[in-house]
Amino acid sequence: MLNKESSGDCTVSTCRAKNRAIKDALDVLNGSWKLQILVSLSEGTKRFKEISREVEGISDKMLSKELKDLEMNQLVTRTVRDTFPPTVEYSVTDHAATLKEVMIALSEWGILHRNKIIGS
Amino acid sequence: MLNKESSGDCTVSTCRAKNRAIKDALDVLNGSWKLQILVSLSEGTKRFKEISREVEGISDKMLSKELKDLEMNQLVTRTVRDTFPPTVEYSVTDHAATLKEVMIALSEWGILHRNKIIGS
DNA sequence: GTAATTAATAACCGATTGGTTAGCGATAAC
DNA sequence: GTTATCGCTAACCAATCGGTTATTAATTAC
Repeated sequence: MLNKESSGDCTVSTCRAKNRAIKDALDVLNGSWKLQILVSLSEGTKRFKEISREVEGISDKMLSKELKDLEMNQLVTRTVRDTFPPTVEYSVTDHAATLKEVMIALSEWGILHRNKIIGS
Repeated sequence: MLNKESSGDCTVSTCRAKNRAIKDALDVLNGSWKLQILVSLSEGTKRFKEISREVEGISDKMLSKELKDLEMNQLVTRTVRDTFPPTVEYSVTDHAATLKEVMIALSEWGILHRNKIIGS
């Protein structure tokens, strides 16, 4: 071990591994919508329109696509109810619950960064 | 307060705030490269080519653009040394250090997710 | 009869992401 | 002389991101 660690507790080899893991995570969570959708759903089961109302700015097309992606990655489940105006319910899976730390870290940093830069 | 909280410790109002903060963070960290670059630089000051070698798959064009973005957001500093083959050094700022928790959370989840899904 | 509702999908568009190739300068190695 | 080096930049291209509008079905409200 060298003294490199003092500058950021990241050695050459651990950096590589970290980067691989971060890439894996980002490949699944890419775009600005997925985490927002998951936060919204972490509140409880919701219908398509409810999510679209809560996640400000998202279009139906994107919401539909993102939900499909999330379903494929086993982060969300979809339940269709056989009613007249169609009813489709979405919920987070247990696996999505493991994203809690990521969400907390990101939202805390978002606030920090806004104070530092955006809200100059 | 309602019993909503039991299902995911996220109320309607806290969800909105969380989503705003997450959006702020993602607007700055978007794409699959920025966090990887920051992890690489967290090891210490590096030159352009060193980063490009460490962040697997990134092209010069993208690295150049991403570094510019990071500099604009005060996450990275750029130092030009006046030599013949040009020497440009990049370092993380103190502000970038506050991303530590985000990086840890994301890399841990990346590993978890790979075990769960990708590495079936 | 007309309009609104829900969860999409299709068609079309522009913007962004990201890759590839080529080029610049001055020097050093072959 | 030729080639390689470094940190970009420009030109060109494809794929993706993301928005808008229109359409579908069966039923309710006006």
